[in-house]
Amino acid sequence: MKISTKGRYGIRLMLSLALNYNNGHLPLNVIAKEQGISEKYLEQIINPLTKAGLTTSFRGAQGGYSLSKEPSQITVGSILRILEGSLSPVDCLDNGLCEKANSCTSLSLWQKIKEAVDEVVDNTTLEDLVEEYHAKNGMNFYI
Amino acid sequence: MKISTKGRYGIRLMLSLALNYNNGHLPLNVIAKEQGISEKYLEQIINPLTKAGLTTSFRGAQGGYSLSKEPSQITVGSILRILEGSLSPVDCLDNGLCEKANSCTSLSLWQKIKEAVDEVVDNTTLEDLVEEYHAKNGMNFYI
DNA sequence: ATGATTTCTTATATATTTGGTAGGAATTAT
DNA sequence: ATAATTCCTACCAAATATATAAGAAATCAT
Repeated sequence: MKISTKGRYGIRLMLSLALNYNNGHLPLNVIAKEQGISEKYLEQIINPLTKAGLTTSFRGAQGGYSLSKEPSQITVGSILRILEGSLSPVDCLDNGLCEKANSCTSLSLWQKIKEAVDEVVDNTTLEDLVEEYHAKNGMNFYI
Repeated sequence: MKISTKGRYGIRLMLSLALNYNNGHLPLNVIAKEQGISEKYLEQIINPLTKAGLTTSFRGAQGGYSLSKEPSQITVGSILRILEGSLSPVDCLDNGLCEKANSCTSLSLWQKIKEAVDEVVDNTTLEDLVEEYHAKNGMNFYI
């Protein structure tokens, strides 16, 4: 039941872009240095986010990445599902229920866990994290 | 964010013991056969549950296992935490917060996820699963 | 044009975790 | 005694997690 580094780094990465939302785009090496994560690893993480349309990339010199929507329009859930796969605790909730579903006793338990997690991640946006960031770190510039 | 087979099999195993709660103890080979799980693997799963005091073992011929408390007194959370380790999505919530905790923006997100999961698993008991079992499978004997 | 910068693509490497299997010792009922 | 059962320890293969790396493609600044 752990979130992997991809999910965790991905959230931090997206928070960086959210904090920078009004300043154009940001290259990965800046974020990598600031967060102490390998730039190459960050590339792998942001790639699927770009493909999914959450971020926009600008290639070449002076390129970088930016959010493709307002922070308030990007939920933590959409980020985590791209990076972690489904957040449900068992596969059967995703792959369509198995043939024993109507007699399966634990099914509703897994379903409740899934709903509880979904409720949190689908109702937390990057804007919420930005507010949290400022509450904890003051209004200072990010970078 | 997946529950492993140990957690899933463990829940099913404990449900079997709960369904059998008024009939004394049950040997693993019976449960293994019924659920199509290797008896040797079930041994590894029930062992920590016994050490944690959730189940009682009876060695030797005609031995077996039984719940050591009423099904209503055993939560799904207590079972899963023994078999899966902590259910929190990140390690820092268990190992004591790290030195960056007071500036960490994602911390409260992880905490909310943890609380949401805890809320479900700590308020679901084996008795609830027994009721669910009977609702789905009728009042027929279990074994 | 050229060089510097940056993303994009693909391949590779290592460590850890998962999901078991297996052998035999210890214990107990019959 | 014997059979049944838990208990303990070791082992193993496959998958997953966590990266590192090389170089191609694109773009900007000069």
